[in-house]
Amino acid sequence: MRLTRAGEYAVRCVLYLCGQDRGLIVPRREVAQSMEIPEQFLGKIAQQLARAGILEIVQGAKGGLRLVVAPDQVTLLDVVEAVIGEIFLNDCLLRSSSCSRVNSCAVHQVWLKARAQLRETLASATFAELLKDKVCVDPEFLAQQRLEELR
Amino acid sequence: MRLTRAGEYAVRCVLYLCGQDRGLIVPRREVAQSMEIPEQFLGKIAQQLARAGILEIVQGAKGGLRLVVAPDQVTLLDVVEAVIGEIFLNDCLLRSSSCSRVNSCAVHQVWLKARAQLRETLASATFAELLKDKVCVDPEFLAQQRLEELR
DNA sequence: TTATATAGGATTAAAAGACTCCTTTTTATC
DNA sequence: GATAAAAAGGAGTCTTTTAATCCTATATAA
Repeated sequence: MRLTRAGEYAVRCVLYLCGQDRGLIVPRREVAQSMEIPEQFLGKIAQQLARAGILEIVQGAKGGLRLVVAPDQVTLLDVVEAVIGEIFLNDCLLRSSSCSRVNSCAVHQVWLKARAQLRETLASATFAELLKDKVCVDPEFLAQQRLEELR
Repeated sequence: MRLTRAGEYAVRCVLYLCGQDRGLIVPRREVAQSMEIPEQFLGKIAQQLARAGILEIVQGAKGGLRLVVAPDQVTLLDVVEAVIGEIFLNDCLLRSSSCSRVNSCAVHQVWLKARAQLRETLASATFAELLKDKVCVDPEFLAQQRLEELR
């Protein structure tokens, strides 16, 4: 498992939506610009998050993205797996055909354990918790960061 | 982090060497054939394992691979990181430049924890322990497996 | 000296990742 | 109903990584 750009962007997107008023439709462009996500790419990512039931996409004028789950009900695992698929650390566990060894092999047990631990850690991090640390989404802070980058 | 083929092969290679008599030089071809690793590719992988001080490569006739560490002193983490580099779950932690957010961000904390846990789990799995489960390296078992594949 | 082995640089093919483009469709508002 | 704003979604592109392989050079036991 490796957090791709898409996964990282998905986390940023949900983080931003969680920081807005509940049920508010936020234009895709706003999310993209605030969180430094390529806008078109966000379109694709949002679709995956929508399919996973995390947010809703509103089409047409005044459209945008709207969170449909409560911040304390979405976890990092939900968001990450929505875009990169179920987490596996190696092919062996995903496709047993890639390895002729039986699944009871001791090495597999270690990977199995590592994978379970990783997923558990991500599952225990809800966005409500993450948001307590304002630094990730605070508009002023983000604006400041962008200014600094221009120098 | 994602266990690549090279990483998987490295584990198989060390597993095999650990199953042989201590200090024995094993021809590369033998390791490759027994553990189903493309031989040339194993050459490259062995070089990385040698650089990491896990095994030694003996050149010339009667050359081959020789384990230089005791099976209870090598861990899955050692072998895996020898070929795929230090484990990181995301770019953010590896190159802070890929993310303008400060490292104290709550999301980073979660990834940091997940990464530490993963490395710890892999570090606690020594090859001596893994070898107790003979099924991974037992020559008869492996031969049996290969026969079954031909059908 | 010869046969057996690995070294190591170059190269390649396939897959994954990271996006962008562009035409169509949807929808609020005038 | 027309218009403009906004997302849908399929296709396409460029880059990087992965997974090897080839081939010439070098090392070494017998």
